[in-house]
Amino acid sequence: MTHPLDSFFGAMSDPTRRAVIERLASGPASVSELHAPHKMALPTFMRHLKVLEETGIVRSIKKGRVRTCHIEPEPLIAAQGWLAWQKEIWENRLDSMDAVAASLEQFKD
Amino acid sequence: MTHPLDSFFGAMSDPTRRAVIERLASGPASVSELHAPHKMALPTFMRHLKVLEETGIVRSIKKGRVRTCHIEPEPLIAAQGWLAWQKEIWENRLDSMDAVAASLEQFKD
DNA sequence: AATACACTTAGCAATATGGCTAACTAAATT
DNA sequence: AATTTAGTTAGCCATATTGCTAAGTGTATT
Repeated sequence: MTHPLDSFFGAMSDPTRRAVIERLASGPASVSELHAPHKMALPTFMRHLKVLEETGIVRSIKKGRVRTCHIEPEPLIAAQGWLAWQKEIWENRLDSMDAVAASLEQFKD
Repeated sequence: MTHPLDSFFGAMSDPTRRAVIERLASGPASVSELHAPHKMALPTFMRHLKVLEETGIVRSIKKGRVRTCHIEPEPLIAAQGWLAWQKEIWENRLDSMDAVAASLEQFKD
């Protein structure tokens, strides 16, 4: 997984990790707070967090014994950009197909 | 992987599969055409295609011995929607933090 | 000083993923 | 009818992923 999009999409393919992002979108939180809604063991959950950090979607600072996590929006924006790009190419093609179809209308009958 | 976004993001986390999508965005293609730029063995490549089909991002029709593949945009749009949603929540929060900061300005000194 | 809290590290097990080759089916082409 | 082409099926192997438990580290709290 060399390309940034590889790891970003990989990270977002897990529901636990998406839930963490959804939670962090509305503000920073500690590891325990993030873990609370999830049934899995803490070490398991921590590995999900680690994936998010390695991908650069989440950053964290430890103060005393509490690690506080927050979102880093750049990777998310990059992924959005890629999807938008695909959509654009694909829409342009469909539009031009419509245009061709329309230009052929004049030859009807 | 139950949620549609799980499989969508999972599918897009592989560079080969993203390349296929990029190719298909500009128009339908046969399995051989799609396979050509990739160094891997055909059966391996076919499994990538299968992942894309199972996720609903790609559909295909077989005519004679040729299978032609095309994009199904819905899953892509759904994913874009999710990302846009996250971004919106996150931006609203930052805006309101700005607002709070601004409203505190009057108490300066 | 002792205990509780908030992570953290190490290591195991099961399943998923991504690559391969070999062999097969069915549709064109010659 | 024989051969080539396009895709398919089956099965093997290595690594990655996702869950667990047990035990350890460092920081508050009592």
